[in-house]
Amino acid sequence: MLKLTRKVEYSLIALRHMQGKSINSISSTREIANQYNIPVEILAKTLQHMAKVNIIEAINGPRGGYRIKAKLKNINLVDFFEKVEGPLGLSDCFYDSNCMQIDHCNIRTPIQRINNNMINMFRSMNVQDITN
Amino acid sequence: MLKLTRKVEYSLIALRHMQGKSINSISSTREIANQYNIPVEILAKTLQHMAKVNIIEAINGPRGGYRIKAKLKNINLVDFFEKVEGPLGLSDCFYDSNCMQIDHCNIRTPIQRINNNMINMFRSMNVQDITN
DNA sequence: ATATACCCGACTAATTTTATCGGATATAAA
DNA sequence: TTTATATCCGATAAAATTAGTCGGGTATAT
Repeated sequence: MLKLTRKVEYSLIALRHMQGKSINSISSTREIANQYNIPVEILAKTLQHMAKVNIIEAINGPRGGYRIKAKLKNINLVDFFEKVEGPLGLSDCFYDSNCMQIDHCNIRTPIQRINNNMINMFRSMNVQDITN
Repeated sequence: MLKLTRKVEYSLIALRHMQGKSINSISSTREIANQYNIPVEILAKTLQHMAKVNIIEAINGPRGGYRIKAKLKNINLVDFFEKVEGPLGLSDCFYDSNCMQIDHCNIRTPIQRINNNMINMFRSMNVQDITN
């Protein structure tokens, strides 16, 4: 419960790896996967996805790979989590409504308060806070 | 990602239900399950578990059921989540250590900072904040 | 005695998360 | 222009977690 997914973890590991290198240097999937013991194929997908949402950019061909594209300081953790994993919320009912309980639920509002606190907390941190 | 489990939700629903009634009145599993559209068997387990960890107490026999036992105001959300679901953390490595990455991981410390923020936030709220 | 309600371990099903596979496209370098 | 390297991407499979079911037990008010 309340865990990050590996996809998010792998994304952060990769970003931190790239951030540690000089600004325009390129990191390949294989290089990162080997260094951090991550299954290559799944890291590949993760990086492709980050490229698609413009956090990093892909360079094709031999000696290709990825480099950071976005200003990590401008991406707060809510944005980041949502870009990488989709909608964020303690319960589905905050972004999708077919819940059997919805009519009788007595805790939706109270949980929404906790949810807001959590969202605010994540919004107050940005990706660079983690990758630096 | 970052979701509450139904077990936690059902627990909160039940507590809020009981809190809405006069102090010594008893609520049966069936009564709560019916009212909030929760599968009886699973709510039963949930309530048994809450009884075992002394949040509520069970009264056996006909006209039996459960009533609140603990001071909900004294149970913060970290304690509550851990009593109901077990150890809490954004990643397993904060309470259990066999992670393939552990030697190479470059984000453990940064994630621990986020984790601490999250824990502190949940610790600052108590169960009564939700059930009232 | 009996009916009601909790107790609890074992099991199954569903969902979500994680990982793999196969084949495509882009491009630097020989 | 061929070749090797690297990204791209949909489909699928495996594993883990979460959710739900079943069967047989115990306690107790009436």
